[in-house]
Amino acid sequence: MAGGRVFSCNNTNSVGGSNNLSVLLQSQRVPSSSEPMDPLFIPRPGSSPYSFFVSGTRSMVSFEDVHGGNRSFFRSFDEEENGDEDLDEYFHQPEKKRRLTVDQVQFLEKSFEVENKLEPERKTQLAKELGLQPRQVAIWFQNRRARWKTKQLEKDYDSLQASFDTLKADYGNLLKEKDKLKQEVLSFESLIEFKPLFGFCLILILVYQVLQLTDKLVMKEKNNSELSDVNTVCQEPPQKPVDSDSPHSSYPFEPDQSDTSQDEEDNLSKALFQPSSYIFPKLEDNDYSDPPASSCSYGFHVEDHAFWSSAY
DNA sequence: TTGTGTTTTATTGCCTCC
DNA sequence: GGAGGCAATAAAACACAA
Repeated sequence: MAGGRVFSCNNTNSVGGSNNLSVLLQSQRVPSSSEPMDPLFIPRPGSSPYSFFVSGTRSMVSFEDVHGGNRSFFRSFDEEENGDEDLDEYFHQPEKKRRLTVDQVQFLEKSFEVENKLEPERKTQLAKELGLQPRQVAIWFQNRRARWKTKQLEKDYDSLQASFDTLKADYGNLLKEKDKLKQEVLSFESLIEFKPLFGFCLILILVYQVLQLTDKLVMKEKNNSELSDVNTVCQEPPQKPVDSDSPHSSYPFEPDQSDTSQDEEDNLSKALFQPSSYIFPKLEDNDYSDPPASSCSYGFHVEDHAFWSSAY
């Protein structure tokens, strides 16, 4: 014990103690061997006011056999021997701490469950009921609060540890999900990088198609102009063949009624007026000098435009 | 029996509140 | 300034393995 030695008496069944001294001097701070001894029963200033608790013929006894047995909280001071030898032995005995009995501890525990703080009245009442000094009750509650706090800290720590583990697991899962999403983004990005190439190929195909169609168109125009030249040279229109039943009535100036040529023309005109055909319309030389007749002419002559519109 | 670790009782010093 | 609470600590009491 810090600051001095404590002498105390042993009672009937104290754990390692003798039974020859039952004066109820629960604990008393006494001076060290180098200090002069205080007068008997006069507590030192600053020491517990309950260090000596002797009231009349009845003194407090609270240090019965911890493991059970016949206990009584109160013993008569007069019942015990109290000779000078005993007192002398008492003051030279080393300190003997006494544990509270099971009953006392249970009682205190129940009281602690109700309220873990002690009001003075309650403390006195408990001390009376248990046969303890009020100071002992106060110390017991104080130590009990300290134990409760320690347990509470352990519980809080366990709870925080569990929360930490949960959060850690969640964090790991989120990291995995993030990596997965990142991979998806990368694959999409590679797809996007491929898109211009795809568009370029598409353009090539369209250009090829447009060139084919415009070639056919130029050929057609050429044929038409040659025919008109022939007509101006030969004033008379050519006569129709007599045999109109002939399957191949080769009337050279009549428009070709064959399905294939007409279909080709239709397809050609349609294709050229489709948006994809606006990309590279084939222009004649003078088209580069003359501005388009309208914004919708797409580089064709107006008559050409009319032609294609009628063809539609 | 003994050494060692844990629990319990008690003290001390400091702080806060009234 | 006194009462009471709390943290730190001492030390007895106790439990238990070797």
